[in-house]
Amino acid sequence: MFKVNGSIWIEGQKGAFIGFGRVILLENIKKSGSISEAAKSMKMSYRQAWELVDSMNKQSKKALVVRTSGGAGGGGTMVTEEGERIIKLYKQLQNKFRKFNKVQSKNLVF
Amino acid sequence: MFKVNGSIWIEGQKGAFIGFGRVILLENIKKSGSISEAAKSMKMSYRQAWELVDSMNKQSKKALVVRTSGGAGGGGTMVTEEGERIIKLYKQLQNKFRKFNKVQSKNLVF
DNA sequence: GCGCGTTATTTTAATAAATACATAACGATA
DNA sequence: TATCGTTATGTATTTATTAAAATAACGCGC
Repeated sequence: MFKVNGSIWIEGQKGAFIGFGRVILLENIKKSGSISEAAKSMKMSYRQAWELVDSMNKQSKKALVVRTSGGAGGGGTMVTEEGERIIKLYKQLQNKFRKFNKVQSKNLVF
Repeated sequence: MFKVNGSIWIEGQKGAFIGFGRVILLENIKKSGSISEAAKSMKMSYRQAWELVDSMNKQSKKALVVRTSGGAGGGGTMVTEEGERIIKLYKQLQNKFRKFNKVQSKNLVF
């Protein structure tokens, strides 16, 4: 009947750094090579996608993505090695959190 | 530098049942004996407080609060034994979650 | 230099959420 | 029956969030 659920993220002094939505965005950027394409594919406004990317990049010592504007094809955005590492790191965290919630759900007494 | 944080709640088919804000509301109702007083003390509109209380009560088999309108003093709201049990239950859950986040924060590699 | 498609930025519009306001219902007490 | 302060509920207003639109900047290739 009842179950435990929640959301989990990694934060720095400036607030949220990596969370569920941001990781999906990074993965879509990796797939498409473009912020605008990634935003479109997940029905997010370009503006919001750009702001999330900018927030992540500014907070991280090593950039998670590299962006180029202009040039052949207009430019694009690539996920760096560090970006890929962060994606994996968050997914591992999320998996542990899922297990935690599962255990806590079983322990609920109603 | 970076740390893991999150929010956790208990949900049923109709969505959220108990979360951080709802527990604080219950505690304030317990203190004051009134939804309107509790709402005022936490700068929440009466309407929202009432809706949260109503949502919790409707979802629980045993009522978390009993409300009386009219009568001496205009009426009021009392937290039941079940309500107190749910408050404790959530707080225990939250403590475990805090520990989880602390451990995960230490394991972060940046 | 011009066109192309993307990133970057500002401005405007639309939507959603929260709050405020108004009013009825309630029931013990005097 | 009139008063009181609370619960209960509908409606209007305001605020906050989100999305949309418009425009500039960029730099390669033709």
